[in-house]
Amino acid sequence: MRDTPASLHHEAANTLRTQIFDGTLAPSSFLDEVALCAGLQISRTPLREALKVLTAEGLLRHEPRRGCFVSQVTEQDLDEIFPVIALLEGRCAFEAARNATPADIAALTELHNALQKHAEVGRIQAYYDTNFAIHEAIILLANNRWLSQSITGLRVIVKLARLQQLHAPGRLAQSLSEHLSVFAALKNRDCEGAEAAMRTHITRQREALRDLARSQHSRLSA
Amino acid sequence: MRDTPASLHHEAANTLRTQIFDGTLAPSSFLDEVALCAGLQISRTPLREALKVLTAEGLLRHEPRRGCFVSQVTEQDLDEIFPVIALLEGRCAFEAARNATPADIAALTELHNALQKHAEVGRIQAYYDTNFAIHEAIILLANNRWLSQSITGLRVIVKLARLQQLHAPGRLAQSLSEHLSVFAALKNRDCEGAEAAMRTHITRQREALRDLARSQHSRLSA
DNA sequence: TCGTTTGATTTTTCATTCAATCTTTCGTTC
DNA sequence: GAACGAAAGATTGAATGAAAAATCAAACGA
Repeated sequence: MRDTPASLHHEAANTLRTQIFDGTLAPSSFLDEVALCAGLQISRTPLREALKVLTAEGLLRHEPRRGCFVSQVTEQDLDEIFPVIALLEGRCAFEAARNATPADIAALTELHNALQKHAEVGRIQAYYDTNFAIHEAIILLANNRWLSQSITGLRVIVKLARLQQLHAPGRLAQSLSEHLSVFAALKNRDCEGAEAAMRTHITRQREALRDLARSQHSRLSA
Repeated sequence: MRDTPASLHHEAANTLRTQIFDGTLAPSSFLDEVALCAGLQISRTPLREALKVLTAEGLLRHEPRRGCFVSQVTEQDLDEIFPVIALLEGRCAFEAARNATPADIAALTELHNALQKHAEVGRIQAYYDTNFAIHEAIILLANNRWLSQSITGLRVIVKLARLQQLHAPGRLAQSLSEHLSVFAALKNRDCEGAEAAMRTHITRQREALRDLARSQHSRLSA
């Protein structure tokens, strides 16, 4: 919607981010600068600037005089990241329970109704999207730019693992139940309760994710 | 200690970071690319790459077709950042209390003895350095790369405000007392206690800092 | 047959050049 | 005298060209 076209390195960074997330650029794969330039129809200068930005974000790993590689996220990384996200988003839930206006709660109610419907029908992608929207809304309600930024930075890394933990059987119903707990506490202005429930929710997310990884691993080695 | 000289953009980023922290490049000041190139004896290409990195780190603000400016940190930013740091470093203290080996505790004891001595003699800079070392040690003991990284990212912004809250009268003694509380809990393997004490410590840091800013403000307007 | 070394190719890295846009200043007009 | 507009200067953004470094392959020696 902006009349001024974004700079090329910004544009390139966005495109590469998308390609990393959708798997076009697989983890640990090498990034050939000239090839990418040809693909994006730009010169090497803005591309290299985009590469530096993505490296600073943690999506890429840069080896001097070697080039850039897509970061690969290990199970241990996830084990370390999720407790931090739980801590931070728990804090968001705490603050959200204090800050939410009746209008905010009304909007959240809508989202949770939609979430419940998606869970009943089994629409996984729709559930995933609404789930994301709820987390975003609660983070926004915390009204803390740096809290939000820290979470976003970590979630980017998790996204890199591009794992669909909601595909785990039975996870949808459990996730929904957890979300409703958070929201119930939030509505009651129970700050500590909302915080604790959110932490539980995210910890369970990690557990579901780990189970999924384990089952995939055993399937691969079978 | 590396035989391979780091790339120019990396070198430039480090130099600029130092210049930002020591005030050579004041907050909200404009960065003239060609002037910096002349100062660093490099071309504009690696300099611009360094600028992108620093922008991604949050130290610089980039306005399209205008250039880069040094970020300025407001009191509200600090009000938002410190609770997050308290949360994260609190978690570090929790984990440190679980993970610390006797050798780790011995090393920490040395550091705290030094801290106490510095406080008694009133060596502010030495106190500051040791204080920093203790925080670093506890963060390291938490043994969580992402937790550490999140804290570092936020502390960089705080450092940008380059405020010496320890110069506040009486703060030294109070800070020492808080540190000893954290360490006492840590030695007793009291995870929750260590976490709570660390949170208190950092919250008090923010309060001391705010008092200092307030007194400086009133002195300026007097 | 395996290890080492050397040379060629590929690729990153940096400097220079070109283009587009913003700001500032000077002139004109109301 | 003030305000609007245009032109010139300055500065960011992008592209291309040149150089340094690393990888890969092949050939030589053990």
